[in-house]
Amino acid sequence: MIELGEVAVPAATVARLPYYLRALRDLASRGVTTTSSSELAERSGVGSAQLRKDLSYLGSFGTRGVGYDVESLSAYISAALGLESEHRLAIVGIGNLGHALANYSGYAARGFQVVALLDADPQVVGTRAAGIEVEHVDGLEQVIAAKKVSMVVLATPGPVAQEIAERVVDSGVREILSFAPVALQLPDDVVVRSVDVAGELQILAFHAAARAAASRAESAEAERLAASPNGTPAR
Amino acid sequence: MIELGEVAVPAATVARLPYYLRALRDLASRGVTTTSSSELAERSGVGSAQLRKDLSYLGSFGTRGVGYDVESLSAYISAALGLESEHRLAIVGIGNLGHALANYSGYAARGFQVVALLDADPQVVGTRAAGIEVEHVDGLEQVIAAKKVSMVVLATPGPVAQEIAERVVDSGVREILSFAPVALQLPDDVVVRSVDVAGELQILAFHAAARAAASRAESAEAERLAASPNGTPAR
DNA sequence: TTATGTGAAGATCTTCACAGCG
DNA sequence: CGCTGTGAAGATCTTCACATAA
Repeated sequence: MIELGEVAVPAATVARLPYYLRALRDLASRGVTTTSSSELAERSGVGSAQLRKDLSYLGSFGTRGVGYDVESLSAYISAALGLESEHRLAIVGIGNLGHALANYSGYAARGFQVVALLDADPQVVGTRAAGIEVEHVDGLEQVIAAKKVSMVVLATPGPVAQEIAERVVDSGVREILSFAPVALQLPDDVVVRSVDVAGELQILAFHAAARAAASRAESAEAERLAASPNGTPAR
Repeated sequence: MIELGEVAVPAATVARLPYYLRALRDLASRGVTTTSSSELAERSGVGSAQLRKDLSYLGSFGTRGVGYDVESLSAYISAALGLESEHRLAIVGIGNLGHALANYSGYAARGFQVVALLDADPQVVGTRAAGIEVEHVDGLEQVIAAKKVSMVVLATPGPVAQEIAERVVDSGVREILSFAPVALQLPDDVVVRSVDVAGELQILAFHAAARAAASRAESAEAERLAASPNGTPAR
């Protein structure tokens, strides 16, 4: 539950708002001006009751019997997500991933701007990516202050992530997106979102294993039935 | 709830197993042989009761009064996650992100192997990344069959992701990791994990906005109190 | 009549607190 | 005595189903 002004929004709802926004922008770009909870839900990959319930935490935006105005709902969700303010990002760790993140064009979709790149490797410091010169991570605190960085993206190796994160937090940043494969230990008021590619693959592997186990069980069952045709009669 | 053999494991538990495994491997690499639920939980970023409950879905691995053997618990979780089987990945979309994913070394940590790279851009087809030649996505079905691909990583632009995903599924793949910013519409038996960097940043932005609203409210409150010192007495 | 907005029911997940075992 | 394993309580999230409003 996250308090936003007067209202409290469930964390699960907040996590879905980006989906809705994405679907709305997509509809808008196709010239669609009105949509329904079921259409928008389908395009967002959730149920329609879920969508309506989620929106109800933010207010009341639709017209009964009609649906939602794409433009105004989109604007409202953008505002709720705080995309009207400018968010200034620094990316720390300009390896393969950091480089890709620097060049990622998805930020541009309003609200986010990459203003600094930092790395510890002298070979990388001084090179440019996405038009920005990479600075040495030793100057992290100064860079955060000078460039008014408000969010940090961590793309460092695991072992140094904790130390960098602490310095980031000491510099006043309270929102961190981490790609490092470690659980960062930080004060409670710091919000950390963590993306773990290896972990996602492992979750898929679990499902694959479950599927394999299920199909083994099924063929064993089929064999059992074939061996004793009077086992459990089909219903 | 996901059935694995005889037991059912909650989806939320499955999503945390990678954290535990990561923490266990980290402990093992430091030569630690025994750990406790509280130590392991802290290193995984969860509560100790949560950790014990999660493990209880898989079986009983600890020794009361002592703790867990790092090596054997690690082996068991690896097995549960299906990391003993080889998982053969194809990455589709070799732009910035796809390139970084191809060079990512985190797979190596056993179980995953990148066996194919595909792209639609003739400029990219034929180049090499991570020692693998990029093939044209037109041959997707043949590549999946020939290289026995069992999982696909989608790093294509949004608009083509749905079409590629359908072809992937038609080729028999049932596990997909998508970085494309769209909700894929696929049969229920296909497992899709989706990573959305822009969405994660938006969630952070929401928290930043909530923080800003809270501090505005607080200073308004302070002002109110200063104006009428006999408002609500402090407790 | 149609599609939203929402109490209430149901499902799932987390935390507690302690029994049980080494 | 210490730490695991787990029922049960509590919190959160999702789904249902319908009153409500255009």
